[in-house]
Amino acid sequence: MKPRNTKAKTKISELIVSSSTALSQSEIQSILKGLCDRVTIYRVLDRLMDEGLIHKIVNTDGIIKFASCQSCGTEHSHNHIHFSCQKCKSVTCLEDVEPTYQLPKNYRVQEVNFTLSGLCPQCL
Amino acid sequence: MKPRNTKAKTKISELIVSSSTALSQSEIQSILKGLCDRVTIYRVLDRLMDEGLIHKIVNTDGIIKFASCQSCGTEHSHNHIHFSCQKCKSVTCLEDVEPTYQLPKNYRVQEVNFTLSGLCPQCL
DNA sequence: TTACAAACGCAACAATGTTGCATTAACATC
DNA sequence: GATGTTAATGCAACATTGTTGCGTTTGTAA
Repeated sequence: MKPRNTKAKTKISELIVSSSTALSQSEIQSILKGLCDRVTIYRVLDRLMDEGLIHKIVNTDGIIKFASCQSCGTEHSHNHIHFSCQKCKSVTCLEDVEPTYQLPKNYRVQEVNFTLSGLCPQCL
Repeated sequence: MKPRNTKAKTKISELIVSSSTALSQSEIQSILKGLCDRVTIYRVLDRLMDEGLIHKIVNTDGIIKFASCQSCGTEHSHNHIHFSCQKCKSVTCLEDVEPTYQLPKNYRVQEVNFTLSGLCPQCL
């Protein structure tokens, strides 16, 4: 099954890449304004995840957002902090901020999700 | 509005305190097996949060879970790491693990949500 | 025991996410 | 450019999660 470049996929991909903040499915939907079905957005997002072009972020409210993979190279670890603004609801990747922590030996870590919430520079 | 101790509140509170892992609304519901309405669980959880007896954790899938506040004293900051097991879906508070990070100055942090996912000691 | 109101159950609703299936369209091949 | 395949889509239906309004129940203080 070779992936195809469709209108929806191209548009959604562009949208996420050009956005400075992470976008949720509903946000994408309202921006696209009927360009494609609701379901298609979910499926495109899944595909873009599989292809490693975007990554998923869960904000503090449990809302899932998507951002492009910029600094993540071949190893593809999203070991950076995300900031979730409580006022404007924006979620931003702070690519440069790498947290450190010491875990007990008997855990195997496969994914990392560090999200801070509060007020972003625009809302401060 | 003075809080009252009801059957549902007592039971749910006991459940969360005695559990070694964080519980979601649906997990609580299936344990209680019709002791009270679905809506009541949501409302009780809100109340317990307000009273500072439990805290909310968002796991890597975006599922919201609740755990008792143990080591959090008067300052009440949940600045510890949570571990979300991808196999058994359990979410555990690692109270002793405090992550460190350096944030740009122009952010005001109010909440913290650090969740690692992978395999827990039981599933390893 | 009574009275107040916090807490409840129920019904209804909204938002989010998933699945099946018939149809459409991307794209490699001719 | 026409053709065939199959990935991708749209639509309908459904499941789950969370919220709200309202009439009723029940905890608790007087």
